[in-house]
Amino acid sequence: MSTRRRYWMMKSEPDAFSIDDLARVGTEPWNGVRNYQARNFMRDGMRVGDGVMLYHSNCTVPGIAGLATVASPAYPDETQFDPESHYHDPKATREQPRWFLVDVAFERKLRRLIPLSEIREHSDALGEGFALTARGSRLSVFPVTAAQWKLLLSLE
DNA sequence: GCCAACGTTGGC
DNA sequence: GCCAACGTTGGC
Repeated sequence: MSTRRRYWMMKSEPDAFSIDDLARVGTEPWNGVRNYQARNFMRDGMRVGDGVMLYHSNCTVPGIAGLATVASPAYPDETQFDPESHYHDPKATREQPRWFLVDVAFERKLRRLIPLSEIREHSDALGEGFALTARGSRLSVFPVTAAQWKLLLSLE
């Protein structure tokens, strides 16, 4: 298996949790992901030190807001066990957790937000499979290739 | 607020 | 295993 650093995009609604929130707390357990594909990327694909782009979704100007790093191996999302939590999953047990997460550590804010509208201008270079601009895709956690990472950062 | 696209659930 | 109904996402 390759030991090279991998790259990821993670979406968040800034009203709920923004890059400024991450800057304030430093490290955050990325809880609340309830999509199997996104879970699998966190559980099976991520490793400590991987690069993360934080994307602000469902807001006035959606786009990439900052950089972070994967700060822990995957472990069960505690909120699935909490009946009081919005993310409670009655089918999950401690013996058989259903949802996993990683800790995400703040790295830096981008000098400016890279708007989705601008990212779309590079759809050809980013490729059809790129989940951010793929038609109909709503994945909130997905891989970014080294080439995509470089291209996106060059827009900063 | 609208609505298209998608994922999940549950009856059959 | 099908698929309609439902809930959610997220751009606009």
